[in-house]
Amino acid sequence: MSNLSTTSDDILACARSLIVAGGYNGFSYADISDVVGIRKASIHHHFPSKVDLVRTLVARYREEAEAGMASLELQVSDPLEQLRFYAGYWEACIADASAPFCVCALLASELPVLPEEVGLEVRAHFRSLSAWLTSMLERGARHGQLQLMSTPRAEAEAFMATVHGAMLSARAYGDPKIFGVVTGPLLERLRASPQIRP
Amino acid sequence: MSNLSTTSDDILACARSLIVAGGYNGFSYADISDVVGIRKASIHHHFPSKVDLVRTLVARYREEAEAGMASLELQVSDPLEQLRFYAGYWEACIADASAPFCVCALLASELPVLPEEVGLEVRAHFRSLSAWLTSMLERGARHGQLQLMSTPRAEAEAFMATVHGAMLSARAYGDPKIFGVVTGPLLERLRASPQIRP
DNA sequence: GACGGCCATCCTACCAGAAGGTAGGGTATG
DNA sequence: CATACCCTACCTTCTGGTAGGATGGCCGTC
Repeated sequence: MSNLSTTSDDILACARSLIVAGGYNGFSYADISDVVGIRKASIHHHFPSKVDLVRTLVARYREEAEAGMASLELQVSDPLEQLRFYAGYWEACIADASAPFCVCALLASELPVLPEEVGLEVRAHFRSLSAWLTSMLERGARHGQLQLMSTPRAEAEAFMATVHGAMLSARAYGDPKIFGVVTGPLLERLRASPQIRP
Repeated sequence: MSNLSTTSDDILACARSLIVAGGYNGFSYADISDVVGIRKASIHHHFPSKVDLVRTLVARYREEAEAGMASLELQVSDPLEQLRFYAGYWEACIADASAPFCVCALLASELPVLPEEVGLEVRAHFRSLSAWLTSMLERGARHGQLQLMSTPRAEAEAFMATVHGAMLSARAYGDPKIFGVVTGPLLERLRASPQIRP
């Protein structure tokens, strides 16, 4: 009860995994219909157009991500530990192939051909993720737990870029381990070494 | 003369820019037909199937990349300078929007839905780029020009991932400058600081 | 409790256009 | 004449999307 029709959730979940595999133009209503076990036309009842479907999908994805960041903030106080958790989350997703790519990272690569409404959501995710990472790094640097080599903002952008690139490499090599190979040293480098200066 | 039919080159060039914009499923023969000013059917004369087209496109891209690495090797001896040049090349491409993404990086993101023959070429590019970067970093470290924090291989993978991620961020933000913001410190970090050890 | 209306869900059937691709013919250039 | 190139015309399948009907649960009213 109370969960309004699990069908639309099924559709969203299915579409998400299809997008993660092949992007916006890499799937069709027919594909979803096959997996979910519902007729093509019935999908239109839940999501009148493909744009509607993907827009709400990305919007929900963003909500989840935002919620994840917030809860992480509550559970773990150490900034480095939070970054480790974030990287570890993706490492696990990639390893078990459950969701081996960030939906927004994948869609961002096709931004020029994306419907505008979807593009806006995707860009918003990048901004919010970047802002979170920036605040994390800023705090860690201020408290002396992290050592930054440039501004928190620049370091956050570099961190995000490296994580996204690591997803791509893991996919290209067909080897989940490469994600850890790339992100491991990334985190290690941020860890403040025992102070040497006076 | 001697350049066998510029038409097929036009088709390849057009397809390349279309792929860079939206990936394998983001363009059609009709799109090429519009731009090149040739009928759809005529494209099939040069490239019987879409797979043929994209496979040769990626193969040619790889040749160019390989040639670029080789000529860079001849022109510039300093490893750091070579990496700088490589990053600078992409920074320029992104800035003038002439080719704001690596064809193989974009296609790699859709690997699961790519025709196998295309996927093989894409993976091969990743391996060759990684190998080149590895040799570059290994040499730089051996000669004391670069400081690595992990193995040359791991550092090369991290470098490649960061560059690809930086392309993605530049696209997501719609801001070419972000590429330099990410790759600048990356190169800076590799530069060996004036030796302190005895 | 029975009744009729309302609405959500899902269906079959259909559509127009775009997809990749084929058949076969014209021209011209070696 | 053979071949390379490009054309018109056509085909099949897939695409996102629509129209309209069947089912069934839930509502207030009698």
